[in-house]
Amino acid sequence: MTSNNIKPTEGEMEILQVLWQKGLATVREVHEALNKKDSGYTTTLKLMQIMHEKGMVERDTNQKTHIYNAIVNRDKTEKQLVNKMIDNVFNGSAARLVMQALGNHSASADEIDEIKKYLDSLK
Amino acid sequence: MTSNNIKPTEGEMEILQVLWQKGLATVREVHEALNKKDSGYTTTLKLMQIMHEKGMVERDTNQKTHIYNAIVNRDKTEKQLVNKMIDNVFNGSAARLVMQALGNHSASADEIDEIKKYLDSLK
DNA sequence: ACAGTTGTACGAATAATTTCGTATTCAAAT
DNA sequence: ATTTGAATACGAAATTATTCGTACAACTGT
Repeated sequence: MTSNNIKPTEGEMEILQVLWQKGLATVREVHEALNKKDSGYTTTLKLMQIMHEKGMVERDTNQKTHIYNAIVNRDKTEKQLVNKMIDNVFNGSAARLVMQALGNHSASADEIDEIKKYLDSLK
Repeated sequence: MTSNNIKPTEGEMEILQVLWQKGLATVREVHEALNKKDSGYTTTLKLMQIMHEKGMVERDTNQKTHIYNAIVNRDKTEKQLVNKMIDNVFNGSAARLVMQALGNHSASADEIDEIKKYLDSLK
């Protein structure tokens, strides 16, 4: 186990997602991307400040309007969350998670092919 | 969207998992299955009582020692959680989730074969 | 019968997360 | 220069989740 154990809260995940997608973003941009009608701007701001304290994001404060950037690695975080779900929800079976994911969202034929190709590459 | 929106907390999920696996169980059985060294018996009890209030579990109180049973549907709950993760973390792509799940050590060769079989059955 | 053990009930403490209110700063436009 | 608007900082309230302490009821074995 590598020493680094990140556990973004749900709100933090939402923000990270926007940051991962946009690359760089201001608080307002993030807030608007989330367009939550149930919480105000300063809530998003505060969350992002906390994330900064925790070292999940960095920010450029040269301008008045700070510009944020995710530090935590997307792939690593995704893996962590998926593994946790496999443990927590699927009794350790990755296969069960996969089937649940596919049975559901009716993946397209293309997606299925892509996945098969990927499976072959794993062997 | 069906009216029913269940959102088990993390602790609740752990308990549900035991119940789904065992079918019926007492608080003590659940508590021991979880073997948490960091929290006591009454914590598990309380959680299960709350779950009962919320209608996630039912219980037979004819004996002194109550016997619990999950009411919430396993498959449905799993689907919900997976869908949420696909939306929340993988920008709507089930394939990305699947690959992230498999890219890990977690999947054995047997599991991979099983999944391939499953994929074929989807076509 | 009664001491010891095991169980439930449940209020309340603690912890974690989210939300907001308000002060203050900075910049732009009148 | 002064007002106005948009931004940050940050304490503190509100909400949610977890944990525990303790009272009391019921069963067990002697």
